[in-house]
Amino acid sequence: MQVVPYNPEGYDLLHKGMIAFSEIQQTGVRIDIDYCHQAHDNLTKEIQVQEEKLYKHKEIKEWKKKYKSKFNLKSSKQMIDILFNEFEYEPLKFTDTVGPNGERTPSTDKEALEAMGLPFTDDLLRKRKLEKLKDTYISNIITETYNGFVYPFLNLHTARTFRSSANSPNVQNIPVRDEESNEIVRRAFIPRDGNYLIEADYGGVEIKGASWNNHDPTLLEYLRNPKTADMHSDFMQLIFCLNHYNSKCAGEKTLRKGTKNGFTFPQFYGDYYGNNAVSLWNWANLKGKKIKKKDGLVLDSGITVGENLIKHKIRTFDQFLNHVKKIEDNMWNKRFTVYRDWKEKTYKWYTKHGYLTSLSGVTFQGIMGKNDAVNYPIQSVSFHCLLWSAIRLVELIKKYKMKTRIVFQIHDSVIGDCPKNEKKDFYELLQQVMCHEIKDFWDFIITPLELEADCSELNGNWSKMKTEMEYIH
DNA sequence: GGAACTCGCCAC
DNA sequence: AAACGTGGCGAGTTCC
Repeated sequence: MQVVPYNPEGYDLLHKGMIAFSEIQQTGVRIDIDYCHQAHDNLTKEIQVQEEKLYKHKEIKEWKKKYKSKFNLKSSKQMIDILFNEFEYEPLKFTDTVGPNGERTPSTDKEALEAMGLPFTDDLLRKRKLEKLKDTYISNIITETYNGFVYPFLNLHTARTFRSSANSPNVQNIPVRDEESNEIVRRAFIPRDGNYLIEADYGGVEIKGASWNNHDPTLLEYLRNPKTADMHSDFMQLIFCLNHYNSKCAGEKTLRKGTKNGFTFPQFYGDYYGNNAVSLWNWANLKGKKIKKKDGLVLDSGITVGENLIKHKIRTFDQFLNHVKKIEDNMWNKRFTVYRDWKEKTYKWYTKHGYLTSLSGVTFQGIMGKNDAVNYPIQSVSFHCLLWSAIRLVELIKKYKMKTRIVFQIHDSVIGDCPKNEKKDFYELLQQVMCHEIKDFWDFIITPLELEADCSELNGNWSKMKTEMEYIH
């Protein structure tokens, strides 16, 4: 029998967390149910139109002929047969499943179909998107709505990391990045009469959680000096061979974001240069065998990314791959060596003892790979900042007899339903709890914490949020 | 007709 | 040598 340490702090946090989440669930989130029915109808009609459009393509005609009554647009199995056997298109991507003799199944996901770029695949992707919005989101929200409210479960006993999960409905995966999807689904979530919806986020808390674990001096330097140091623009300059960063140049700002999402964060999650190079190469529009001068965004200097890379003797994908490999090497073996050593040390400790603990006092058991072992403690403590804050907010809202209610949370943010006349008080409470009290409670928090509050219009909805408050302490 | 699986896709 | 962490959920497929 494996004996792991019992830590009352971790127990207490999860225990109080479950009670707070239970109260939050019983509070419920208001839903604009009339809007939902209307959106449902609109989507149904649009899907119908899209389907008719789809049936005009030769691929579908062939598909119907072959499968007759078994024809099913949603069967990836049938689609693979039609596209890659009947029409002999080249499979560009494969799923992870490998057969007993090493056979691989062609992928028909968004990325694969986008790469094919046929009129048929484009129309199909549009239909898939609309169906996702209708079936996964709007329909489910309608099913879960009772007297104008949903009561999502917020669970603390399902994730291996002691993060939370949500269901019925899952309020933690509502579209945000894609503008059209955001507007269609988030529009359904509304405040109570006379209220605002306010979403308060911890900024960059996961990378901060990493620094509290590994105490890497380079990383701490970045996080303690957000005004003067910027990790993402530094890596952007390395990747795209620049020696400056101008945040006012649209192209360079986009490159910074692309580097953050395509290199730096994946690296922190345990990814490697091979994947990074492919995603950056495609993302930056450098497709083709050789980079051309006109490729890519326009830089502050007036030339393109493509021209600049050529100047630095990067013309082919292989050269770019090697370049990204060098930056990875530089990242871990020059810049973040203490972080690198912490990863090794943590995994070794796990292989010896069979478990790990987080700064917040929970214990991870079970089979873990190296990436798991170094990610769990980071993910965990980052979410636990939000958890601690949510517990405290619920407690203080009660104590101060406020009318504001916490209605759900999404890993690093809490969503409040706040009366007009309590907005100022609520912002102050958020600052007090999320940036001050928590630092007094947990002395392992050795970087500033950043808080951003986005607010809806009065009697507005979740799709139109404006940043109203930013606070660092 | 349900369980267990795969695939696809949304969030952090 | 190998190579991205955590979830929920809809739909299809296969098996029992």
